Amino acid sequence: MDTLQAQSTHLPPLPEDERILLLLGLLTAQDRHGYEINDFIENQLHCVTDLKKATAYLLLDRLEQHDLIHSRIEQQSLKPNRKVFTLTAQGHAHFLKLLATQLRQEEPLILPGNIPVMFHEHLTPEDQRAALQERLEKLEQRLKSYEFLLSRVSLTTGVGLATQRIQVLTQADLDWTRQLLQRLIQDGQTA
Amino acid sequence: MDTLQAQSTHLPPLPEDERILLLLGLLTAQDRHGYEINDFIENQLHCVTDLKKATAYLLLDRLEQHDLIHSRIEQQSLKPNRKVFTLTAQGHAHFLKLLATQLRQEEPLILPGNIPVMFHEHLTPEDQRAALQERLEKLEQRLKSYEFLLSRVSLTTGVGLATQRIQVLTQADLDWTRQLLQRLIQDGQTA
DNA sequence: ATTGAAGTAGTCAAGACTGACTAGGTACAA
DNA sequence: TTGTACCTAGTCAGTCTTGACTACTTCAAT
Repeated sequence: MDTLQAQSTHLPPLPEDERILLLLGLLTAQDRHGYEINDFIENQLHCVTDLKKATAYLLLDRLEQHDLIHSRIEQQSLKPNRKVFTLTAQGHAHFLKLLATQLRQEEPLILPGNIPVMFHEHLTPEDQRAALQERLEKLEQRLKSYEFLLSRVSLTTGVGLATQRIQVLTQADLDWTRQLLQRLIQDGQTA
Repeated sequence: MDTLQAQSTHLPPLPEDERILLLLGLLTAQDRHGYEINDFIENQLHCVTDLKKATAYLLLDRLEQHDLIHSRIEQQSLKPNRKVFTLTAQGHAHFLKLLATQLRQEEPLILPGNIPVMFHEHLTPEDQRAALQERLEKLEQRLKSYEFLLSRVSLTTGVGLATQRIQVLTQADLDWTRQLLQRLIQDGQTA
């Protein structure tokens, strides 16, 4: 076996991940160097993805090994060298393919904070209310931060759209939480 | 160094995870054996958590090493032996502590499917609409499955409550998606 | 008889992910 | 001149997670 594989060297497989789509996507608009990519993710996309620097570098290497992107070193006077990545034709094709399949997918929502909700009755009514109240306040705060973010990006931008989706779902979460808290308070008064 | 650690043997650290809370929580109601725990997670909690069998066994071992739970073998005639887990006093205390802290936390929502949304404009308007339409249908289907689930559990149960939270957020997602699709269709007609 | 599902317990290699670190430069303020 | 912040590129050990597998038993169906 293993007689005549298309590739003689075994490349580490490329995950069909959203993260791959992201990296490829960032390179469709323009060439970018590694630092720039990571900087952009940290500063503009922190609420859309949680991809970290080390992972990004790893994935970029992988992408290059698969010829989906290509890199060149760019010398600068007075500044460290940059490694600039460019999307190849293959890479662009792959991007489009991933995009089409992933846009039509729908994944189940696994919500953080659902497990503690499930067991909330193990606390005293007092503690339940206090904890939920605090959660609510944090949610409100986060929502405000989204509103601020959205006030300074166009909704027709990709990033704006994605952020707005998060905002909408977070708002729904807030409403739900508020309702639950209300119910707990009423139960407390009735009892 | 390492002269007089409280524990002479270095236990693998216990993550302060929601998963830990879950396992502990499942044992507060009653003792359960491993298979039962995994069965329950797979069949009743698949929309609340994605904890898998291998991970559960690993975590149960960890929990026991930390004396938060305790196990005994239960012989049965005609059936394989069971390993039954019991919450220890320490375990119960830890459960309560985790529950209180996690119930008041709030984590940012990282939504699956947001990356492709971000880049949707790279597809032709036609493909965008087709893909979103399909996503919408899948969302509707999932929502129906939640409604079915909820029609047969009490909302005052922990599981019911958690499931309902998911339902509400999924509904919000569906509404958002429908609106986006609507907008795309309108843009198509105007153009 | 044989097949297959469900009950019961795990294990393990392989991969994904990241915190924390290294290594160097510039530029500006104190 | 010292410190701090930003620019630039990584790496790696260690942890987390899981798909796929092993083993054995009962029970119902074919």
